[in-house]
Amino acid sequence: MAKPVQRSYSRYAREAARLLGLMIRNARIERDLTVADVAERAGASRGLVHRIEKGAMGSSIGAAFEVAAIVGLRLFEAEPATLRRHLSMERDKLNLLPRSVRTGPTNVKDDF
Amino acid sequence: MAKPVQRSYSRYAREAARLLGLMIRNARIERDLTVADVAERAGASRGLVHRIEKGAMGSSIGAAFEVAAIVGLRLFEAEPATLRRHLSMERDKLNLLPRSVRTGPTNVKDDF
DNA sequence: CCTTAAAGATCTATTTATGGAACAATAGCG
DNA sequence: CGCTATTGTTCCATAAATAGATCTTTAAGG
Repeated sequence: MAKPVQRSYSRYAREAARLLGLMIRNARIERDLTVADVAERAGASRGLVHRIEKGAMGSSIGAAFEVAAIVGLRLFEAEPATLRRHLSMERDKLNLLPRSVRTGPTNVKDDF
Repeated sequence: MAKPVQRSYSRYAREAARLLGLMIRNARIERDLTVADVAERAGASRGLVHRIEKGAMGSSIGAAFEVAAIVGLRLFEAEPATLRRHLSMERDKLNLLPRSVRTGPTNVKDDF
């Protein structure tokens, strides 16, 4: 049922993948790790690590991010603060509406 | 031949994927796009876009980055300068060796 | 309340990525 | 130059992701 996927990627997406691969590779070499080392620690094959470093679009987010973590690469400045900020953006949307909660009476007085 | 993969992911890798999903979702909502909109423009299914926003480790780099591009999210501060810098790190390793080999001017190929 | 749209979830057929092995190519070193 | 380790490539069997359809659940307005 699945139709042949054969995606077409934007230039930007391809460059982002390529850059991620380069950053991983550079970080790996700086730490003096071999592809085989990283593959083993990531529970992945040499081939997969190699493809990730080449910026292959098909490799999985999980594998790529795990490899990045192993070579010590920090993505997205993903500090707790950043994560919190993005999570709170979702909450804010809800908090804008006083939500006269589920079963509660309809005492919505949001006139201001 | 392929053995059951069942990866275990580090906390960091999971958070990075989750954060990427959150950033995509927030960017999409800010642009007033529906999941279906994004899916169509990415040549992907609704389900896939949904999983990417949830931070699923299995989705492909290509799909995730394409979706990110569509919602206007800029990853890795992937400015030309950054890409050039990382590419040059590779070149540096070569530049340590004797030059004079390659005929012609050393035109840095950074057309992207 | 009713209607509609969007999000979210679940299932199956099919496509795709992955592991593993083998091998070639390249780099590093004596 | 040989020798060795690492990288890079190819093939295939299989595990996994994806599309597409359907359905449920929220969310937003009238």
